[in-house]
Amino acid sequence: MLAEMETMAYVTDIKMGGGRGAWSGVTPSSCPEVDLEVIEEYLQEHSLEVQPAHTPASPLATMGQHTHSHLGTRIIENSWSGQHPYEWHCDSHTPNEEYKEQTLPPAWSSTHGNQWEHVAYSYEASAYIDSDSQSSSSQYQEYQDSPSPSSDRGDRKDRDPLPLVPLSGKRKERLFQFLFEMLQTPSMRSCIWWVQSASGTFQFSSQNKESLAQLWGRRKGNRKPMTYQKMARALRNYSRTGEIHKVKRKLTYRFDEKTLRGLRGDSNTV
DNA sequence: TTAACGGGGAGCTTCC
DNA sequence: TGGAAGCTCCCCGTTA
Repeated sequence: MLAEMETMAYVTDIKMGGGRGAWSGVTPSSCPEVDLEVIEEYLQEHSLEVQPAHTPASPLATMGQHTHSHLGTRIIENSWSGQHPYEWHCDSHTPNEEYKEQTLPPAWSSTHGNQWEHVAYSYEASAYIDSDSQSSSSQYQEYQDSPSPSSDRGDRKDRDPLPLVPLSGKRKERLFQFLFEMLQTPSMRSCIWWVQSASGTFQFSSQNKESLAQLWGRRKGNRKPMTYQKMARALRNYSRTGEIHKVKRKLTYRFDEKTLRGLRGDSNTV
């Protein structure tokens, strides 16, 4: 385990290092290309390791067991319906120290079977992500009309019962779930980042979007390598279903409010 | 000129 | 086993 942590620390290091330091004010798209092979290898390795442990009869309890803290390294075991368990390490190399301060309350919204049986990190103060992704408040004012960001963070009592996808049983991970997961992963912020997390607006890196697409394709086990073009095609399909909308800005999309709520697992605040 | 966007449509895989 | 869902893949036109 320690070796794996070191490995991931290394992964994080090679992507976040290089003297860039913190993300403050730096557009992640200007980052060098990430080595997704390393990440993918790590994910696959760890997938084999942890897989049997994930039959979350009691998701909350399970989450409690899978969130560790070790020498300043937080390990979050993640799982998509038990299909893709792995760990994300947010260690001291995390570009934004705020990550280390975040508590990750178990967020499960299992109103409909296993549909949302994954760890949806509920960032109470989700706006913190804005500050590290880039100064969205000043740079992305055009998004201020996005559906009431505060409603997501502040008063969650009026939340919907998550009518998102009333599915039962295990389903394959969906693209928007994958993207959300990547958005919560500090080491992926050279590929994708929040423009305004409160409203669910995110952006792909023009340099690394293909890498992210490849990662998605590999996770799905596609025969041919996934490309951003094809991934964007799938994203456009979400416009019809209303899960993700295109924003009139290059490489920028926005989660639907309900989708975002589901992903963030509002149920933990009931 | 190029990158990104948008959409039609056939096909594939998985789930119900 | 058939239908639906959710992409995947290819293609081509449009837009910035």
